[in-house]
Amino acid sequence: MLSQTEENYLKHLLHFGMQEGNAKGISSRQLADKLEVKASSVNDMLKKLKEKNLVQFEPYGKLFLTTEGEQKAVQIIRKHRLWETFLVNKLKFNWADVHEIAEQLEHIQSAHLMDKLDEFLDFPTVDPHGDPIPTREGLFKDDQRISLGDVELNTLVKIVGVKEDSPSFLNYLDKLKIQIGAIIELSAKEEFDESYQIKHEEKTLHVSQKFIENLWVIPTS
Amino acid sequence: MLSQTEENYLKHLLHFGMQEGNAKGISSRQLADKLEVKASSVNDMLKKLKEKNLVQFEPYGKLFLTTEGEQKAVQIIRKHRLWETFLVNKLKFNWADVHEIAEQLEHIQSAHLMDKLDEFLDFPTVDPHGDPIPTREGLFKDDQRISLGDVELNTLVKIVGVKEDSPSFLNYLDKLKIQIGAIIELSAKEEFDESYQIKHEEKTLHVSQKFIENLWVIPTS
DNA sequence: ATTAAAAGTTAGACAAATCTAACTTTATTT
DNA sequence: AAATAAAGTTAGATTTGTCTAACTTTTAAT
Repeated sequence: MLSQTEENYLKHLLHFGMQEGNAKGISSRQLADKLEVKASSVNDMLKKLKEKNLVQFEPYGKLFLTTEGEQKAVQIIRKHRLWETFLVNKLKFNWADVHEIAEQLEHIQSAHLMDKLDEFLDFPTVDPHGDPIPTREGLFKDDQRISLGDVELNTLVKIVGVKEDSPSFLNYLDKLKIQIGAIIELSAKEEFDESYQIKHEEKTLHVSQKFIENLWVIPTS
Repeated sequence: MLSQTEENYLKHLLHFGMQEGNAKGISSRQLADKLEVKASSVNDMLKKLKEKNLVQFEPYGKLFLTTEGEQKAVQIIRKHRLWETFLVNKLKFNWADVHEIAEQLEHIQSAHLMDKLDEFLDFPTVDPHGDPIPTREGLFKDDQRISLGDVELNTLVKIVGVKEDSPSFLNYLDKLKIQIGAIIELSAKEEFDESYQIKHEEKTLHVSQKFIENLWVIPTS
């Protein structure tokens, strides 16, 4: 059985797209920053995870999750997202407030519990932030989301998720009354300050590049 | 903030009735047995908890929870019982299967979560095993349960809980179709083997002394 | 191509929770 | 009351995950 710390390393590696065979690889430096530990700690842990055949790497080399490491990581993500869904849909938590608690709940060890919870939630496919929930078998439904940052001007899109789930971003969205499911149009870019103009329910808003990059959307026909 | 280990020590101390001023005191030996660690480990931890003003004791002396230690312990019990209630009432777990998972869930740190869960469960006062759930403020409703072992023969009683919650006992009860809420009568004692005869829905059963001692009941008028 | 900066590694130290083994104190027998 | 057993304590070791500080390798800049 893995410790919570080991699980967190695996989860972050998956989050950074470190699956086997993936060209882009994250540096252990970035991992250290993300986990808020020193590089030496990361190095120690990576050796341990390599020993357990969950991570693959050579000194000074690239870093990958093994298939086994990826499977473990996916199950942690699954637990995290199911718990977030529970907190929002059933306990009526605000979507900005669930992340921290889910970080704890994702380490509860009981596959049976997650199956029961999945059923109780009626087998959700996405969490409250629009992120896909992998199946029991570790499969993600294929994903047609694109970033609003990659959409051409004057396209109607539906918001299906957020890339970042920090409270500062989510509370900002709440303030703007922009929810998942909203139909918006990216209507103009202001050269002056790199800001964007979006239309939402008759209103026009001005938001930053960072803002639009962090919205997942799908084009509407 | 307390570690899970520290929380477990406090919980067990409360479970053994180690509140301040309580005459009967548990030995650190028994605590070690219960926690399945060595006596020296208990000793180390007790020193640490004393340092934090959660436990009170002198070398070779009696052992008590301080008021602060008791409060912490009660909150852990509250979390444990609310989670058990959730697992049984909402996720439809068997009452014999929830203890282990609740042992993990009781360490999740979020008072807000427990308030939300309490509300979601409609403010239950007892858990699936009939044990009282303390309030947010740490108070137990007063408790009129007595052990079936202390009831006189030929008394009608209602089963309101189980003293022990081991799967072996709970599954046995399931097999006998005896549930919480059942009305039974302790009808005779067999001198031959110290067994007892109980009547339940027209049927007569023979059970051990240990069995009846582990049922909480209240007499029916 | 050197040099400087950044990234990665190693060795040695620390805190938490445990252990073993030796010891002391208290309780129980005879 | 002395001997024995049980309970409790202490010291020193171990494991996990972290750290600092020194070092090596790789990458980037001039």
